[in-house]
Amino acid sequence: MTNAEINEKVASLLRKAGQRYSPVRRRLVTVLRLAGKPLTNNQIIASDDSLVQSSVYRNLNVLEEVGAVTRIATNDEFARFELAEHITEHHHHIICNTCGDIADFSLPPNIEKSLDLSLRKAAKKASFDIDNHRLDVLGTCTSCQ
Amino acid sequence: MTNAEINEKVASLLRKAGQRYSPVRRRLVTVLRLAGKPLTNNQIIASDDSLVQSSVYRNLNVLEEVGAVTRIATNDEFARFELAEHITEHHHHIICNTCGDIADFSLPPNIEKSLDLSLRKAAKKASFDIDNHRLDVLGTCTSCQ
DNA sequence: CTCAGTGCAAAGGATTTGCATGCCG
DNA sequence: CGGCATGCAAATCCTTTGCACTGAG
Repeated sequence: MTNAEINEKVASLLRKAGQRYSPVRRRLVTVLRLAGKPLTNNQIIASDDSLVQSSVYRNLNVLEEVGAVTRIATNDEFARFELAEHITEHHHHIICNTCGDIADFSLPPNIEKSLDLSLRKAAKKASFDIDNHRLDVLGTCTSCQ
Repeated sequence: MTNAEINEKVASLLRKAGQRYSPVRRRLVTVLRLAGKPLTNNQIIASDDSLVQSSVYRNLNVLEEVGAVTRIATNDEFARFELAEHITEHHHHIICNTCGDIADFSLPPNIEKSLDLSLRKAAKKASFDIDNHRLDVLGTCTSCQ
């Protein structure tokens, strides 16, 4: 998805929720797009000095509510954020247990498909309404080995 | 694994780390075993009034360090804990986006196997040392539908 | 005696909120 | 003009820590 398409999409999501695509929100989307991986609040602020902590949190929450951004909980103490999957594409995360850093990866389509099928079955058994799934690999990244 | 086997296993893990299997730690293991799903600190305390908040946190951390308990980060604000997989068995979670509650489920062995293989490949490509993986289904539980 | 384990109260730290100001529609 | 958006500072709340006490070995 091109830069312009992403902005269009986000703007549309915000509009539908009666929210503006304000300057801070634009900056957040830009930072997340350029990063290409989930970022913590601090990493976001470090990427763009004009951003203020409370505004970042506030606007990430707004973007999350309208479905433009996804919050990721890792086992370290910080929440991380990335652009939602319908803006980027379905993918998974490799998480470093030592430094908490995250990289993206994808699964071969056939594996993803059979996995998805099994998950549907499991959810059905639990009479659970399924939205999505997430699959993370936990380990140690190159620089922490 | 039977009750006695679990206690034996946990005791051994603690012993190896030079720690005792103290009364509070026994109670924590019992509560987690009976729950059969990940619990928050508050849920744990609610299950056993004799437990004190700070001791619960402190001992869960000890149990996590020796590998008897696993900490699970969800997207709501509370950390959850369950007995480690080598004590129970490899499994996954169905997480309710509304109330944050979690249920356990397992995947058919053949799916799990081919998934595991793909993950190894993906990790190799990222020159990542792989420890484990986690797979969660996100959706809405029966009582929140 | 020693020292890990515990409870209580206070501190820490990521995240949220109140409020006054600025700015788009 | 009206109300959302923003920055700053203060408040929240889960989690951790300091400290004195207890009990097992």
